[in-house]
Amino acid sequence: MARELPSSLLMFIASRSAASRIFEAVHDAGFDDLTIAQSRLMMGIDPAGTRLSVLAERAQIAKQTATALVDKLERAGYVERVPDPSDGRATLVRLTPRAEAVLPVARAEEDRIEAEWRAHLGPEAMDQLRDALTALRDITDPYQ
Amino acid sequence: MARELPSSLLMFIASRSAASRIFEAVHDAGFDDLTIAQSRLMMGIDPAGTRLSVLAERAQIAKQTATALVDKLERAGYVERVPDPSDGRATLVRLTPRAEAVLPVARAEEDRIEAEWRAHLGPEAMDQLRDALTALRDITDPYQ
DNA sequence: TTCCCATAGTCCCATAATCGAACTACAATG
DNA sequence: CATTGTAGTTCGATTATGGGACTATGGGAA
Repeated sequence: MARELPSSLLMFIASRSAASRIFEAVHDAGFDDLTIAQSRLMMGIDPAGTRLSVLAERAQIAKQTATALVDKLERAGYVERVPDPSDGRATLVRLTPRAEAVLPVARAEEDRIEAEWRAHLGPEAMDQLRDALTALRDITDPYQ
Repeated sequence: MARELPSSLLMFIASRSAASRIFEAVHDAGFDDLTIAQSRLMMGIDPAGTRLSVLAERAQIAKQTATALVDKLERAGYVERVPDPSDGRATLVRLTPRAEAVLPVARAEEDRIEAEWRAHLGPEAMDQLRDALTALRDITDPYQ
């Protein structure tokens, strides 16, 4: 009698599968110098630009790690650093057009995955799944 | 009007939260030389022992990575390598008593998390969540 | 003002995880 | 017994990660 897998592990399996697919789609679209960690960090950047420390907090990584990732993203042309006019110590990290070009590719694959899951589970179950996951965020997302 | 977060990202958030808590519980119980990657690999070991290549496949990592992780686990006393009697090339990786001692700690924290989620969502929604996640495994788990 | 302390970001350094490529030992097949 | 395949390891490189210490700027209190 096998112990059932914890829900969190089931989530890990599904989310890793999705992340791999999105990564591959982005890679195949010619953005082959992006890594998953870099992409995750980029996803936290607001249109108007976001401070590095906020980015680190959102991705739940240390500031030094965020610095290293932004360094690589900047060298590869996906982001730029601009001084924050409201605080001389801070820098805003902003997406470049190259990064903007990645977004539709990633979103298209996300949508494809979401549609496949919906087809497999049925619309009601998929809606319930989304609702439950969104509600869980209240108690699992330290950032908000 | 913000774009809704993809289901896979919501799963990532929740599963990372759970992994961190389990890691912390195990750490606080005195097993402070275990890492998350090592723990994940260990979870794939059958009671009778499992071949390294099977372990790698289950964890979806390369054989060399599994070798490195097993090296560390072995040095820390969590696993042992024994020759596979049915194949002279193969080695079986087996849990030691030290590793067996970790399991109840990890499971207790898993159960605690599961209970909190159930309390937050309500029993029916939690059951539906588990069912949906289990069904998704059909199309997201390449191993099984 | 001036001084003290907090904050933003960086640098240095060590470690973990990861994998491509090449290798050794054993197995299986004819 | 020769060939071909598989299990595991070693080597070398890259990425991600964080602890600790540092610089520069901001902000509040005396």
